[in-house]
Amino acid sequence: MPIDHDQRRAELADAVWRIVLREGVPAASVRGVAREAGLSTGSVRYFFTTQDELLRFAMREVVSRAERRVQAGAGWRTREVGEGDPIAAGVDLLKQVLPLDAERLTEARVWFAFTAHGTTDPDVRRIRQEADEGVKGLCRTCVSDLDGLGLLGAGRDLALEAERLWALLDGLTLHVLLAPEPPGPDAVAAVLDRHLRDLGLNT
Amino acid sequence: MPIDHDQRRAELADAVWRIVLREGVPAASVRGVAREAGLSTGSVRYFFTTQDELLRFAMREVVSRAERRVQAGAGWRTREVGEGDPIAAGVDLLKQVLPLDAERLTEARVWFAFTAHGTTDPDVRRIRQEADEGVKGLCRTCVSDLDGLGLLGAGRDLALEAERLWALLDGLTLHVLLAPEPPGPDAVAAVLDRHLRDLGLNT
DNA sequence: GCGAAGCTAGCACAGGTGTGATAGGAGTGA
DNA sequence: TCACTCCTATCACACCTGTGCTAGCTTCGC
Repeated sequence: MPIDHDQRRAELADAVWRIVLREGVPAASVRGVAREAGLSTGSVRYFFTTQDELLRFAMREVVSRAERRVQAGAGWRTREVGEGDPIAAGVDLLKQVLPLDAERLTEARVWFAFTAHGTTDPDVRRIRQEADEGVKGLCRTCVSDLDGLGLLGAGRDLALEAERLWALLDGLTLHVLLAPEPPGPDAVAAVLDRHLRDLGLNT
Repeated sequence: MPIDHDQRRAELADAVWRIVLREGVPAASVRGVAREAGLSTGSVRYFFTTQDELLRFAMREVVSRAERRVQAGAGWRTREVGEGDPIAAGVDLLKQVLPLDAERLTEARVWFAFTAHGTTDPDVRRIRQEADEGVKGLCRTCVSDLDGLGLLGAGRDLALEAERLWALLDGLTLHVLLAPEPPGPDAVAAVLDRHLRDLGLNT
């Protein structure tokens, strides 16, 4: 009975993640990943011919997971936005892309490690930029949704506010990841809440 | 005639930077740095016994440079704040820690590369956290200065606003570093200006 | 039973790595 | 001239790396 290739590749990506989290990207050698997955290098290389292929797949998996989660969250948003407090709904939506639980924290750590390691690798760079576009788009729709609901203060520049919100989100992500005393979910929510409410003030 | 050790160490740190910018941290091997500096590995290791020592020194140099610049900027701030537009003065101050010219862009790139690469190295982690504390402190004094000048809106939480400003700053840094179309100095200044002015609005 | 496909393990090669150790050269002071 | 310090270059060692290659092992269809 042939093995499920997709599943095996996912398992290997998982092994890559574990190593990256524990020892950083440079430690994710073919041999290391094989050891982590309990296989031989030959087996690993049956599913990933080259190391770059393996690492790129592992990075892509991070982005895919996040995208799937945001997709689900976006569907939930369009339902809620008409009903309850739109600010709270916006905060909840934005929190989807922040590393506020163990799963997303892991993803963000791996993503960050790859991001910095891939500064020189154009392929990894492209994957990251695709993910960035997603977050940026989220900020844009968030701002324009608020505008559509009449919750944007007079005299505000939508593009500038989207850019500002985007920067705030990425900064919060960074702090959750790296700060010695990272802000918890409540603190992050408070900052987002303050920010979205500020957007309603007239300039 | 004995050589100036400090200068030679600075030259080697420079070589490390060039390699890190060009090919990433993993390429900064002892042999690579020696080649870049036009020396032999033996010479390099006369000034840095071990590779970790070399890399840590190079990382520390980034932080030192940034600190020196902010110190100078802080002195300039206290003069200006009483005179012209305090918002503009605040924007100028905050811009000091953003990579808006070639020199600071280089520093930020190197800093970022080390940061991510050093996720697992506690020593590099500590150096980075020291630098973070500096930026955080800058945000705090900036917010409390505005408060002292009566430029903070009613009902604002100083700690939360400092945290928010800090996240915004780091997010902007990230975008200048990594975005496919990074925001220029004017765009960054516009965002900061908008943000500081928002702080003056009543909640 | 018999092939064949799918998968695994392992070897081999040519490189690169950090670092210990040592020899040589250049300049200085006695 | 001698000795001495400072600096440089080089070799050696053990280890790790990516990857090409091949032999063997299961497990299937016939």
